[in-house]
Amino acid sequence: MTQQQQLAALLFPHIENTPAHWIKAYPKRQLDPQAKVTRLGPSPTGFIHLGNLYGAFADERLAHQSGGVFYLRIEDTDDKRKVEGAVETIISSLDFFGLHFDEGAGLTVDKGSYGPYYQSARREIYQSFSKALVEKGLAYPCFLTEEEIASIRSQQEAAKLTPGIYGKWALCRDLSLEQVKKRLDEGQSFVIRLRSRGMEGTENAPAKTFSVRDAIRGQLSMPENFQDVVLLKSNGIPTYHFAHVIDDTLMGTTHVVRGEEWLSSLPVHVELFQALELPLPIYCHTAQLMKIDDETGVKRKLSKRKDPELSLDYYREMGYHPQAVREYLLTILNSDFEQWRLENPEKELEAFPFSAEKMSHSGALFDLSKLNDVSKEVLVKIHASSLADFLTGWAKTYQPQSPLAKADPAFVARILSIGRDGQKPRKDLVFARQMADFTAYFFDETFAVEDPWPENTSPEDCRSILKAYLDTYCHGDTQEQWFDKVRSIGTDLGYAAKPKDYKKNPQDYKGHVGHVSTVIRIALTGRANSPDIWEIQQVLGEHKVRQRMGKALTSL
RNA sequence: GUCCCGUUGGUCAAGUGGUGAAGACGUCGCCCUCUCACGGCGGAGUCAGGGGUUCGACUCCCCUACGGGAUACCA
Repeated sequence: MTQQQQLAALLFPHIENTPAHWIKAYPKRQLDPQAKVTRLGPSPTGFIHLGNLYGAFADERLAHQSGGVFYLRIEDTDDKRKVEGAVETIISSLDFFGLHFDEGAGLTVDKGSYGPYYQSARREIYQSFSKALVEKGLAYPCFLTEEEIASIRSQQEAAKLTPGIYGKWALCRDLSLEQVKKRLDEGQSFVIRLRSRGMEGTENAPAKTFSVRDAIRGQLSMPENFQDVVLLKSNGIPTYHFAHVIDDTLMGTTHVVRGEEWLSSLPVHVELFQALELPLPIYCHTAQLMKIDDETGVKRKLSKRKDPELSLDYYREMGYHPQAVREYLLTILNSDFEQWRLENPEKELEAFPFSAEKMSHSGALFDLSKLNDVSKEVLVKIHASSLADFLTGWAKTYQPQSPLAKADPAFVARILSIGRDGQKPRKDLVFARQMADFTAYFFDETFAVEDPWPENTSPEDCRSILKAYLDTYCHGDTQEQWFDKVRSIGTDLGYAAKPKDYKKNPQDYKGHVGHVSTVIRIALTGRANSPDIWEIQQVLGEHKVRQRMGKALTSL
């Protein structure tokens, strides 16, 4: 037995299995050659924002579009970041926005045969690989304490050297077997570090570089790693770097989609793949979704602490339709999506050929007005009855006391249908909360006269208009018949039949038919602005129309 | 500090040596119109800066500036 093998046996007395064993236990997936396997690897903090959804969407499209697999792996290697119920939040939030996992971590049981999908349940695997690296002399135990590391760091900073544990600073690199034994016997805790084979560059001898092709960014050239990074923490749990290499290999990930903040640790990962003699996956480093910081006015990446309004829950509360959010995300995910959508207005967005190459290299700013615009276009294509189900479902959760929550979806569908037919449908529905406000006047409980009566119209005229309107109202009138009556009510009182007449000779009239209809509109809806009055009346029914006119008359 | 990535109008962006530098959102004006919305037409507004290379640079090279990220026994 070599010294290294003895060391490995000393450090991992209970580890029997070798990497070869695990590689055999995780056979290559039987998929089409072009099928992509992607994964989402969140840490269970329970907070998930639009930026996470943005990245997850790329994963999902890449996998499902190619007939591959999209799975969920919970990266719970840091117990400080664990939050109760987090996994449930992650799964249900993504599910709401239409991202469904084929396999991976589940609430009760995991799905799929490449598990376990919780990293905390994979200790033995990571330790097997660590042991193998120690045996090969590519990893070693390090007993440095926090204080010692801090002291090394300050020395390095004072000498303007690169901080970290490497080269001559890696004090435990060449401990003898006896020294290790002694420390172990003393009960000292240790981590396993990579024995990096890289060299830091100097002015005379620049660091060796390697070249990797990133599916989003193209060819990348980076200096090799020289830091003895931690592989296994003192509690035996791996760092992200080590877990990533092993898990993505065993689980057959073909495309590693992750945020660009990982770009700088790519050299570490590449060295680890080489040390373990494993093939590299294809990396896709996405640009982060950004926002302008309210306080500093500076562009920065989304933060879970500072940006609660970008949490996925926020969009659910506001009642953005998942389809609208998906559509918006795609517009910033792939720059040619909008063009495609223009050419294929009726197609499902799943039909869009998503590609990693078309993804932006720089972080896009989240743009609420763009989301709203996209949402309008999406909602106008959704059938009124299905939109009504969505709206009442939302109201039941977020406004349970509102009349909307108790309303008959068929009635809500009639409301939402107003002005949606024809060549130029209204596009004023954006999100559920706004729709709730938009439709409030259809329910007596939430009906109120909010806007002032028009200035051109005296209270006496208002009364005369409403009185004449009630007297001549016939619920069975067609839209044309109805409007003719409104017009003649106006002309009888000295209002122009056409706004243009009034504009030409304002001195001849009190106002125009628009002012007359505004009086009726306010009596009916409480607002100066609304969709077509006649259509609203048809939905409301004759009884309520007369009731509201009467009520307005007495209040004037 | 060092390293990595990035930089076309307010925003998302097309664009790979010769363009009047697309398009979308927003914004402004006009038109349509019983209000609002929709729709139509039009306007303003961009290649971060400086050097090269070239007959010619948004496109290629270098430098600077700015922004983002990394520099943990966090992910």
